[in-house]
This record gives sequence, structure tokens and C-alpha cells, in this order.
Amino acid sequence: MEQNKIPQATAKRLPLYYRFLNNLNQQGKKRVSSKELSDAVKVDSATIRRDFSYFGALGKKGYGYNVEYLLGFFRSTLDQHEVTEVALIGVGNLGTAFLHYNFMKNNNIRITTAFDADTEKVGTDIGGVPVYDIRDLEEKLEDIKVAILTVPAVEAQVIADKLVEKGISGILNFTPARISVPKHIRVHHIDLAVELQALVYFLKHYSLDNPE
Amino acid sequence: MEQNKIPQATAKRLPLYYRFLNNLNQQGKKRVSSKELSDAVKVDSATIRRDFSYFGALGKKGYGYNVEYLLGFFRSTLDQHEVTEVALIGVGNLGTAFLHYNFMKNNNIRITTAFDADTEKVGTDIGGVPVYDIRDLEEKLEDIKVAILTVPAVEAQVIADKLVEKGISGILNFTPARISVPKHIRVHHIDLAVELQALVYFLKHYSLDNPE
DNA sequence: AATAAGTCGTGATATTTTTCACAATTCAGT
DNA sequence: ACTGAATTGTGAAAAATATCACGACTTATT
Ligand SMILES: NC(=O)c1ccc[n+]([C@@H]2O[C@H](COP(=O)([O-])OP(=O)(O)OC[C@H]3O[C@@H](n4cnc5c(N)ncnc54)[C@H](O)[C@@H]3O)[C@@H](O)[C@H]2O)c1
Ligand SMILES: NC(=O)c1ccc[n+]([C@@H]2O[C@H](COP(=O)([O-])OP(=O)(O)OC[C@H]3O[C@@H](n4cnc5c(N)ncnc54)[C@H](O)[C@@H]3O)[C@@H](O)[C@H]2O)c1
Repeated sequence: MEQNKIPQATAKRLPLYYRFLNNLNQQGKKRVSSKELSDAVKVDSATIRRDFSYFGALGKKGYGYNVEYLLGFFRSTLDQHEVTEVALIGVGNLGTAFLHYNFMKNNNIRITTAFDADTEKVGTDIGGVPVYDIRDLEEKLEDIKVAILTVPAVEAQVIADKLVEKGISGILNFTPARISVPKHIRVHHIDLAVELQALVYFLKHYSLDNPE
Repeated sequence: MEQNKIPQATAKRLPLYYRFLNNLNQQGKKRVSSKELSDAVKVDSATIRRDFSYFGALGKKGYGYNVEYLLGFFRSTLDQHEVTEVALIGVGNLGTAFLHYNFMKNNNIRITTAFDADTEKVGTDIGGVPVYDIRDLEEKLEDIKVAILTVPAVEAQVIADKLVEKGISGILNFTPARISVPKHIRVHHIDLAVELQALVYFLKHYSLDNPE
């Protein structure tokens, strides 16, 4: 694997850097320092320099970073020159919101195919994305490698199994179910209820200052 | 602060444990081992035991943990015996989805008040939650301490400032904007586009196995 | 009562992540 | 050309997190 030495914590921040570099570029800014970037993304400037350093010396001492160069570098690092197609399973409250939004800004990831079990939804287009019957997953998924899972929790494992069988590589799971998959498949859980509860917990138990 | 020694990483997992204990309890299970819990929540069993140990000896050697006892313990630790009221700002795609869902399952957090700037939305009820005019924030926020922010990114900082002025303690920010707040106020960012891009990055660069 | 199987709590260790702090370099102004 | 202010890249240290591995204890069984 190309760059297996990049720490996970760093990798998770890359899209954030990329987005802010895009903003700066659109504003016509030519150079940026780790300090400025730090103010914008709320990550310590030393951490930013360290993160960048894993990819080599991208900046110039005493000067900072060239916005256009850095943007180009991250564009290719994040494979933003090509569109990544994503499938969405479960066109309910959350799924519909995602379809309307479709991550259009500043990145090249698109939901191109959606699935649902509800016959009222199957056959419609939402935000320009066709909704297929979940029973046609086999046929319509084609070679999409990433899926967003927004079905009811009880359905999550069954659907995950089908996705795995069909050759998916990664799943962004919004259901509260902790799904089991073979270990070569990557699952990221985004558990909104947990996030909210955790925030409330922090407020009650850590309220003096705001670490993290 | 009561229990400031609990590591942040542990604190973030507490709601997850709580939810699974609730599930087990509803299934009528009386005891559970760190190993079983580990399989369910996909957290190493040693990590679970360590997490629990910060709160004292909650289990019995050779036996495991008593589900009812543990559940009760976490219920009070997470202040689940009382309802936490939350406000939502921005009743758009995402905000509407949250209002319909409203985190009803297994926890005691409720969105009770929503705000929007759109006159078509103001005055309506969504999922039983009244939507007020953002200009009435001052008057209607009352003593709610937690807000969910689902407005357009450009509005995020302005709204955050208003919330701070009104005495908010915590903000769950779904906008891509990295907002600035006084340091005694806690902001958790949930950045869905970043999560998706990070997942895609991991797939391309770490695909051999599935760490974390 | 003795034995075996199971499980916790935790000291010790390993790994990961963040932060400090400074020599080296760049740039702008004179 | 020189000076001073700015800023990187990184070794070293610190902090946070995760994991190993085992003694101590519990329960069930014979
Ligand atoms: N909406 C939220 O704010 C929110 C917040 C946190 C977590 N979640 C979680 O996200 C998931 C989706 O939530 P939601 O509010 O959108 O639910 P929802 O009930 O509105 O949507 C679920 C959708 O999945 C479809 N579906 C059901 N079974 C299916 C199957 N076998 N194959 C394909 N599609 C199927 C349903 O027809 C429906 O359209 C749930 O697991 C929920 O717990 C939602
Ligand atoms: N929808 C998604 O799937 C998604 C995904 C990732 C991030 N986001 C982010 O979440 C935020 C909301 O997204 P969305 O799709 O729901 O947008 P949206 O445009 O559907 O909703 C925004 C809502 O905020 C209201 N609003 C605008 N200005 C306001 C103000 N000053 N005060 C109060 N309300 C105001 C609008 O009337 C609208 O109802 C955006 O910042 C977006 O970038 C959304």
C-alpha cells in the first residue's frame, strides 16, 4: 500500500484541509501559513505541519505553503480528480436528506444510486438519483465500492451482508447497529444519538474548559 | 468537576455501552461478560473492562457484569433519568430528518424547540416540535443548554454567536464551518462530507486490513 | 471438597497522537 | 548585502489510548 505510514488521525484530517484550501483558493489567496490554517480548521498548527510533513516538505521555511500547489497535491492524494460513486441504501428521513444534498461542494463524491424496499419510493428520482428496489441490488449496484447505510437498525446486518457479497469495500453506517463484516471491509460508524449523548455528558462532567 | 479523570475516549463510548445494555435488558438477559459486550459493540474486551474500571469495580470476577446493575449505573452516570432538552436551528433537509427521528430510542434527549428563518416553515410543527422564527431565539430558547446546528454554512458563525450570547453550553455542529466560540463552550463537529471522503481515502490507501 | 472453566481488574507495556521548541531558511525592507 | 520578522520541518518529550497477560476470584460440576 502506497503510503501506509500516514497515521489514521492524520488521514481523517486531510479532507478538512482540502476543503479549506479550496476556500482559500477561491478567495484568490496565494499563500497560507500553518498558523492561519490552524485558526480556520481549529487544529493546532504544529499538528498541521506534522500532518503535512508525512507527505514530504510541502512548504517553504519562512514563507508558508503555496495554496495552489498544496491544493493540487491534496487533490491527487484524495483522488479528487476522478468522481467516486456511492450507493445509498434506505431512502427514509436521513437518506432523503443526503440525496438532496449529495455532497456537491468541494469534493468529487456523488451518490449515484439509491435503494429502498418501499414500493412507493422505488422508481422515483430524488435529487436526480434513481431509487431502485432493494431486490435489484445485485443487478444495479454494478461496481460501486462505497455504500451509505440509512435503513432501520434491524435491517442493517442483512443489508451489509448483501453488500459484502456484492463486493463492496466500505460502508458508512448511520444505523445504531454495529455490523459485522469480513476484516478487509471498512466500516465507519456515524452514530448521531451517541454523539449527542456524549456531548451532553461532556457538558455535565467536563464543563470547566473545552479540550479536544 | 465530579469525575474529570474519565478519559475522553472512554466518555465517548459510554452512550454506546448504555444502548447495548438497554438492548440486553429488554431481551431479559441478566448477566453479560466484557467478551460478549465486545462482540456486540466491536470494542476490544480489555478496553471495555478498562473503561468500566474508571468508575470502580462494577463487575464480579469469574462472573461478569449484572446487566440491570450496570444499566442503572450508566443511566445515572449519563443523566438519563431526566430529559435533556435540545434546540435545533435550521429546519432544512437534515434538520427535518432529525425532527422526525428525534432520538426517541433508548435515551432521554429530546429536541423540543426548532428555529428557522424561512417564513414558510415558521409556525409549523414538525414531528411534534414547534418551529419558531430565528428572530425569536432570544425569547424562545429559554434555558436550553444544547443546540443542533443545521443551517447553511455561511450562517453558522452568526447563529453560533447568538447562541453563545443566549447562554448555550454545547453545540452539535453539522455545518462544514468550523465555528469559533469562547473556550468554556463545547462544540462537536459532525462533518458528513469529511467522513465520506476519509472513508474513501482509507479504502484506497489502507485496504489490506481494517484497523481501528 | 476439589477441580475446571470463566471472567474481572489492573500493572505493565505498546502504540498512537499531540505538543514543544528551535535550527534552518525565506522574504521584505533598507 | 544586511537585518529582522516570519515560518517550516522535525527531534524529542509528553500525553492519551489501547492491549497484553495474569493473579484473584466466582460459579458450576462432580
Ligand atoms: N433520522 C435521523 O435523524 C436519525 C438519527 C440517528 C440515527 N438514525 C438512524 O438512521 C437510520 C435511518 O433513519 P431514518 O430516520 O431515515 O429512518 P426511516 O424509517 O425514515 O428510513 C428508513 C428507510 O429504509 C427503508 N428500508 C427498510 N427496510 C429496507 C430494506 N430491507 N432495504 C432497503 N430499504 C429499506 C424504508 O423503506 C425507509 O425508507 C435508522 O437506523 C436510524 O436509527 C436516524
Ligand atoms: N443535508 C445533508 O445531507 C448534509 C450533509 C452534510 C452537511 N450538511 C450541512 O448541514 C447544513 C444543513 O444542510 P441542509 O441540507 O439541511 O440545508 P438546507 O438548505 O436544506 O437547510 C438549511 C435551513 O436553514 C434555514 N436557515 C437559513 N438561514 C437561517 C438562519 N439565519 N437562521 C435560521 N435558519 C436559517 C433555511 O431556511 C433552511 O431551512 C449545511 O450547512 C450543510 O452543509 C448537510
